[in-house]
Amino acid sequence: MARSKESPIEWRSECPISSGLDILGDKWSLLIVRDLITHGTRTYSEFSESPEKISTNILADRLKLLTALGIIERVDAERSARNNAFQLTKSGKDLRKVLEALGRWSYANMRDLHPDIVSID
Amino acid sequence: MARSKESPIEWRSECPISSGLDILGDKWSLLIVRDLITHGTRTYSEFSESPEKISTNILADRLKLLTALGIIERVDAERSARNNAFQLTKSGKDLRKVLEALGRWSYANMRDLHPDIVSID
DNA sequence: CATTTAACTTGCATTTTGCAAGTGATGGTG
DNA sequence: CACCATCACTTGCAAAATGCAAGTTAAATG
Repeated sequence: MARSKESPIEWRSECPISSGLDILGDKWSLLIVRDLITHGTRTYSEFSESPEKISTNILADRLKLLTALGIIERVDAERSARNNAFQLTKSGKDLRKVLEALGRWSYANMRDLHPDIVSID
Repeated sequence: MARSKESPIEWRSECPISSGLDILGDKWSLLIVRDLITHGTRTYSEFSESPEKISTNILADRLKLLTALGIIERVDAERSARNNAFQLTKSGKDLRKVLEALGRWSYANMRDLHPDIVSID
């Protein structure tokens, strides 16, 4: 499959932190990655059932973008969409460290503002 | 800003990753933290001069929010705003690990899409 | 072959963002 | 002390992103 050279992202600068946020700096993308890290694979409707309740148009949009960026992919790329789950690519799996760091920070620093926050392991 | 008085954030769930994104899940907040990690302190106009060119209303909004959350503070809280820089609190400094993980991920995984990306280490 | 259901799309209201142009206080200079 | 450039914002408005509800399409199921 030929991959387009053109990037779907407008990079604000050459800083890797800035570029990471150009891709993942929104409220939903990393939650999709989180679901895939904790469950291995997820279908469209499984994503919809997560407690944060992403709306279907945003979900479709983010799945497309994360696929285009090579962060996620269909489990079976040849099969039809129905019941065909998504999974992380190597690049997507590498985000585990980012999510762990973020989860630890939240749990350690936001418990006074958000007492119901739950520990991750 | 349409946010409540007690906690300025509406928490989507009790998951710490989700809650971290409720606070920091946008394109600008972590760039403000990055500037403070690399420079120690920054004034309003110094933030404006960063290569990503944040607009002044967004900057003012984020500085207020990060201050309300105890992530940043004025260097001298009693002094007037003019030339009074911001700095990270303990909680803000703890975000270094999140930024390092994100920067490493970007540098390792986005160089094919974004060849001009620069190393942080 | 009719029905159900998963995976989207579409339309529209609301919210957030981005841009340009102010405003008012302050601190340095003559 | 008066002037004036600069800093730290604010305001107004256009554009984009988000959120919500209601479709639509096609594959499985009975």
